[in-house]
Amino acid sequence: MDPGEPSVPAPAAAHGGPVSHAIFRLARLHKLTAAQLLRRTGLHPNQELVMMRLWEAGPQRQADLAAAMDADSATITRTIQRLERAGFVRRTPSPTDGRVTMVAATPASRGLRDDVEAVWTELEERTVAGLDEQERATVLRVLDRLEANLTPPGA
Amino acid sequence: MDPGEPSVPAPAAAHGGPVSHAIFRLARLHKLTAAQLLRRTGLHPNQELVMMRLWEAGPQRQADLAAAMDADSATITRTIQRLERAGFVRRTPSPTDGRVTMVAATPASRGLRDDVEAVWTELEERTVAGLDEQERATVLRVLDRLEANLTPPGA
DNA sequence: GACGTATCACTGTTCGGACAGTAGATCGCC
DNA sequence: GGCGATCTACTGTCCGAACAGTGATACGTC
Repeated sequence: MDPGEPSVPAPAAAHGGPVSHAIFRLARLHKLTAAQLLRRTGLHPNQELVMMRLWEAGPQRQADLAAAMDADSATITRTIQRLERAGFVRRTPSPTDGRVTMVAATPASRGLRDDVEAVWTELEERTVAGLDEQERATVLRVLDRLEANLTPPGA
Repeated sequence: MDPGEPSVPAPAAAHGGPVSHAIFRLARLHKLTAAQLLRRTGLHPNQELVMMRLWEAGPQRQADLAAAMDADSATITRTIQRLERAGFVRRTPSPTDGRVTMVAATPASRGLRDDVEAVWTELEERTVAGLDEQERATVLRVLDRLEANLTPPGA
């Protein structure tokens, strides 16, 4: 694959929308890194976010979970199903509201918590490696600014 | 959904890894925005990247496409299949190498080009709206820096 | 109390992405 | 010339994400 090829963004990126391209590439890389780190835990990307939420905030409805992760309810449904199959989560129908099912982390999942947090720590460290405090603040400011720009006015 | 809730990152994001969370959210928003803008073209996110590459660089092998987009060869295979089904792309076996199939944009796809480029222009504008030249440079620097941090040393 | 509306969870479908594994063609080296 | 290593494209499988649509329950209003 052209070993001499520099690991620089393809020239095609230059005119199409440099920031958008950079976001795409960064997003893919970041997700890939997260996936690789998560492998040892047996979780897939974004499953760990659900678990972290459950560990911190306790049992809750899927709708709350979806709102907390700002995710599609369908996505949460299937993620929960997989986590349940894996034994990390338990679902019980709400006694007070026939529509909702409460989701709770299983005791067995508690053993994962340290691993997951270690993964997140490492992911964060890799991401901002070599940046001092001020630079990290800049990074956060930039990302938040872009996010605000793309957030639809309705939300 | 708690209309009074500020559009600020959930508190859960605060300790887990602020930059990583910000990247996740930004990536999702950016992709969602791209998908919405692309709807009028009939393309799905990342299909337009393939088309842009084909329009610019001309017919090429799938392996070249994969390298250019830094994508999995399996992903490219299926993306090309869908683009072919949609009539935007044509595949012809290479006369000189029995392994490769050349991919080319169809004449019919040329009509999309302006639309796609307009979409990318709008996406980029939305993303960096309200930022002056210097700030945009900072954004690019930050994104590139994070990307470099996450790029595996081997690549 | 009945009816219409909203909420909740779910399924179906399509797509991108990653990983693993495969068949065929080409190339290199002996 | 023949044989092994490599390249190319493909399929299978799993996962997250979005959109659309569904049945069941809860709620608010008349």
